[in-house]
Amino acid sequence: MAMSRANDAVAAALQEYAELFALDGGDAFRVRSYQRAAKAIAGHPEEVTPENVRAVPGVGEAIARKVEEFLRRGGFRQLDELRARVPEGVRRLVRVPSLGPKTALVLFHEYGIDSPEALAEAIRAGRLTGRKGFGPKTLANLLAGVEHLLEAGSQVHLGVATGLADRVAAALREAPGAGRVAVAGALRRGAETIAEVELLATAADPAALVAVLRGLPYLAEVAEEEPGTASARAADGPRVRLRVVPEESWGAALLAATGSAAHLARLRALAAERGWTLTGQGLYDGGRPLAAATEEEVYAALGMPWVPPELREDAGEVEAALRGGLPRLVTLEDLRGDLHTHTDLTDGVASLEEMVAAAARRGHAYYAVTDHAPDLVMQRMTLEKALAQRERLRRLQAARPGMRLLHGTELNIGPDGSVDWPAEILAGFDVCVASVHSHFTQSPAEMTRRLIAACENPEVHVIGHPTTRKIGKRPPVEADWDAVFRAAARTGTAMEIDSYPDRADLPSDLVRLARRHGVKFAIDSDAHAVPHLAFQRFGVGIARRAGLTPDDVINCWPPERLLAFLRRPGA
DNA sequence: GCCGTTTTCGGCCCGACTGTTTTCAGTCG
Repeated sequence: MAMSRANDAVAAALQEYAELFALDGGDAFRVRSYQRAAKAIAGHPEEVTPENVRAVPGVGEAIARKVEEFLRRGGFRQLDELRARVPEGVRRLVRVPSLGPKTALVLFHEYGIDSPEALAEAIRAGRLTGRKGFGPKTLANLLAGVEHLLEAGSQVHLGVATGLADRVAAALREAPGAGRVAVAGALRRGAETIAEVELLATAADPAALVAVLRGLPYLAEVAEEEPGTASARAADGPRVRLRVVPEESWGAALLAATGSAAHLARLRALAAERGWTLTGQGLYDGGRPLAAATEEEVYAALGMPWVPPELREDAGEVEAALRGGLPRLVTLEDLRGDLHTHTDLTDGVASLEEMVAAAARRGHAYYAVTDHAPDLVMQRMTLEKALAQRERLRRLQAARPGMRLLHGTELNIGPDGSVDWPAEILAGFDVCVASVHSHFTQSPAEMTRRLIAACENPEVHVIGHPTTRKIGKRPPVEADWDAVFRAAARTGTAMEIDSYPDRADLPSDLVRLARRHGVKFAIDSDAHAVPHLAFQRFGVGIARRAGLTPDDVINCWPPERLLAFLRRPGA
């Protein structure tokens, strides 16, 4: 499913406005209004227009007018005014964990601190020591938070990088004389965080492509380093690099631009054993070219089949390829369903009916609705609401014989590993996902016991987003993952690969570890809106990086096998 | 700023945790 770009841009502008409004001391309820509208527009399945935006829930007259102006000229007056009043670095301050708008306001207005860097300097220089509200522990936490933030640098998650790459690639394809355009680098390898979006192209006139980059409003510092090679910086983060190469060496160039450095080093060593050299131009025996036009030819000349980009990390894939033992990696088409999704009964933005219809359009054989459970109090879930939803789902099932609808829930794993409802209630759900949503800072020993206890609960089928990390916002929880995965394998509890791009959880290195323990996986969207159902592509990328096959993934299985795994064979 | 089975004003998702406070403000999910 294609993302509707206008919606994403409008939502980003409203979200920025909400943040700036809060940082300018604006009323908290109005801040929430802008945030709610941004979330609703981002999750709205239709492309927003001046005519239909007023119908989006949470959008009233005032926001509709702002959206209208934004669609006309890419901005609105009130946003321009706030941008002029609140420096960009102050907005970055609230990315520091535990630092919210109120604190940022004090830091900026009373101390002139206008960036995370300036905050670190002020703390180190003792300028905040003794200030009411800033005790020694608070200062130490803030300093650690800033350092964590700056370490992450301009890395962005897959969702942001993919959106940026798609937009730039589409623009390049429109250029006169453009030939091929492909995404390479870490993004092609499916990495969960991206520092640089690398694009490769062929063109009759390389300068025309560089000119396209210069014309894109969301790229800055466009520099042509040599003819046909350019780099730029995207407005909100990563660098963009474009390389225009000759058609005849496309394969060698794509291989070189995709990496990883370690994988390429292995290939070069293999070439060297034969007295050959491998470069971005081709594979050569002295001056004689052996292969260059396609990646397949280059790999074949080195004695192996084409290696999927997600495996190119020098983690054993070269040896496996040489002996013909590459795994049959899971693909998006192998997925037969989704086992973790939300609706507007809790924090989703689409109704049950809309989500089910969208799932059917994706061709799923089964689809689970797993709204939040009561212990996450702000969601205001009750057993009565869950049972009423189950009845609605059963009625929808009658009209959709081609897709099995599963009524599930996303439980909360409490500090001691217990979950929201007793066993007799849980037994009424077709699928129970259990996730950590609180108490993130337990000791590793406590967190390990907690996750193992959840695995040992016979009603729990899947551990949702196991590390609970949020890329760029919250570090993963600390646990003895070997012990957790042993428990998961022993109890037949699947680990989730949550595909939501800022989660990407489990990350691929932990998937690899879990698989060695014999754990099975669920690749879920964790969708909170119709467009989010497409996030599963990111989870598939993580699974492929870990070498997973369809047999490792419970939602690749036929319905009967899945239901047996869920211990609901009669469902 | 949005919204209406409280319907054009007066509410707005609720409670725990943290570090600081000596009774609470800010942040988070």
